[in-house]
Amino acid sequence: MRKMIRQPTHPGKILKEDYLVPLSITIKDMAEILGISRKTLSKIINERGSITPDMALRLSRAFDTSPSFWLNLQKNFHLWIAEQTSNEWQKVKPIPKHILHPNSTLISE
Amino acid sequence: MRKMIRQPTHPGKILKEDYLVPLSITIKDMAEILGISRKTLSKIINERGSITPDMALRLSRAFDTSPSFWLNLQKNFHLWIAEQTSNEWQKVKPIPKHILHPNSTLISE
DNA sequence: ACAAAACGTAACCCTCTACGTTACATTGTG
DNA sequence: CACAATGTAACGTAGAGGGTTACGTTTTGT
Repeated sequence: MRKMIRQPTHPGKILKEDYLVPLSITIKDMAEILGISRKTLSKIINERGSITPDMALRLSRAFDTSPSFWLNLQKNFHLWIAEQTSNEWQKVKPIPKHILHPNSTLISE
Repeated sequence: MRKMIRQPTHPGKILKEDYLVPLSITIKDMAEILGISRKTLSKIINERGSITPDMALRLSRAFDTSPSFWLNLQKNFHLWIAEQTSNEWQKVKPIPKHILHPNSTLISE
């Protein structure tokens, strides 16, 4: 698992560029297909909203993809944000490896 | 991507059974290591709380794992809950495949 | 060019989740 | 038995997600 250097692509951008645009589906129509408000979809498309599990299920049905495809995009995005936003997590002291892996290569006793 | 038949293992159970118990670390001590309240960790352990991106980063530092390991467990759990909880997403009509994949194997015209 | 449709956004409201603190009863253990 | 660790409930705060309404701008079709 490589560390992410730059901001991962937002799910909304994928949705827009790889699905809506190529298929010539408007945001309004897509919102109707998904059974959500135009507002909610607009937020996602413009990267001010996020993919919830429920939304991932809706997208997976509409586009014949897996729900995880969408949730992974969102997960990576959220993770990147958390890395940048807070510093508290960096204060967590790693548990010493010899405690995590007692008798790895050495023979004890 | 296989469909999940039964409830995925909750991240809290993994944390408890695969880390805390084997390492003999108490919830109280672990909460201190992570820099969070005992309350919050207790909720996670007892499957009444969830792994947020920030929490995943803390766990990844403590145990030398990837943040995604924890977030994936949570993602699968949330997804399963969403599948069971609501039915609305099932009402989304799949976009016809011939629209999704215009000229796949057939020649148009 | 002009009217209609599609968009982006802001303001509000409601609901739910994450976290912390405080408090209390229960369980485990030296 | 006394103390530490736990599980939980009750509160309060903050923030996210989703809906509705409303308004101004941009696109698009005729």
